Amino acid sequence: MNTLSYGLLALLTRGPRSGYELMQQIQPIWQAKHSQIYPLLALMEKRGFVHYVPVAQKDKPDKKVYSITGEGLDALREWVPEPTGEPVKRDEMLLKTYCIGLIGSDQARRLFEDRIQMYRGKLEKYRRMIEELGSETETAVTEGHIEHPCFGSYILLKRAVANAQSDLDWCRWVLELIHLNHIGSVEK
Amino acid sequence: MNTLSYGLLALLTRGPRSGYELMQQIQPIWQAKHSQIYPLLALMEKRGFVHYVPVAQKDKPDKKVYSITGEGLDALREWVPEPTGEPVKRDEMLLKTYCIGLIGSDQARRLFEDRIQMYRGKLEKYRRMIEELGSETETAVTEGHIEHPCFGSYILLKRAVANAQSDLDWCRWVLELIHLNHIGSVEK
DNA sequence: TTAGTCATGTAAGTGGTTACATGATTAG
DNA sequence: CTAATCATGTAACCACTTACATGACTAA
Repeated sequence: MNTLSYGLLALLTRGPRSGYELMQQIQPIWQAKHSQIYPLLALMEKRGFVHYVPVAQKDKPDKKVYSITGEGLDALREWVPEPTGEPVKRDEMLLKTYCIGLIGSDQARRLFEDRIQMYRGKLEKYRRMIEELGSETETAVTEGHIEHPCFGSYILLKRAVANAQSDLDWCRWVLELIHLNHIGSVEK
Repeated sequence: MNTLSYGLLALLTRGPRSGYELMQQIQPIWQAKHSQIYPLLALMEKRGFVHYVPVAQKDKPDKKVYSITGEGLDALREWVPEPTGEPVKRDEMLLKTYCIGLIGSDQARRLFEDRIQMYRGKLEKYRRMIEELGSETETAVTEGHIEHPCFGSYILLKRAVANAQSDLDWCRWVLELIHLNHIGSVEK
């Protein structure tokens, strides 16, 4: 049982889902491909943490709809309060930033402009997702209704927005510095 | 040549370093253990991107001091302007947050308080590192001197501080929500 | 005397990505 | 007619972690 397994169990606490749906819904929280998820689900089923019912579909391939079992819920409840591992972040951009002086300021500008575009796209996506949760959810959560089924989703989205915004602001600040440098070198 | 290799090359643009020093200095930018770095350095040496001189030490084990070669610098200059891969973040805390309703509010509080402590520690560390760079560096960088040897380090530290601060603020906000919930349930 | 730092390496195992494989339906 | 979505799976590979291994010096 690795971290991803607990992530899948966490999603299943909201109701039954197919492997395909789990694969899509885990993405914003934990990046994983279907090739990692399908074998894991099979393993978890063998160990009794989840079970599935095959569902035949017309016009679409058949699917397996998974649910969390009592055992699975117990395991999840035990795991959540345990000491949390340090977050792991890997971003090529940090390495490139470290040696940004190696390339011309025009190329450097492109690099950061591309990043800004990426963060803008993410921010829009998150804002759409918050809208989808509805304003009733928003007021319920900000009043402290932890038991609301969307509590987790909402506060995670808030965090994602704050992170993207802070990284975007940083990119803009670096662009300003590059601009200052360019002006300085022209004046010479 | 994977991403970590370019990270090591990036560090070596600042001057020669031993494998051990590289291992320590890459940590804030890219997490990697010595067991991954030493074989990589050997491979990069075989391919001509770096070379080393063995340095004998008294009172300490001997070491290999690596430098970047012309070939290595060329490879790095080619890599930096290339399209940048999406950042990967994996944080157990997000999964736990998603199903925070499963545990009691006292346990939930502990989880977030521990995190706040972690971020506080990180922030202090980053602030010490910025201090070490010196206030002359700070003014030089904020005036846009990209060519300054500490430019990359400084702007990366600024980003790390902003990230930690935004995550810390989020944790505090979640604690407030948990507190609101607790008060609400007591009044009932 | 125990733990920590410096310093390098290998071996085994886990976690994660890419590619291979199939196949029907739908939208541009 | 091409690409995307739905849906599941396996195989090979790469990236990363943990554990094994050694050894001298230093500070609590």
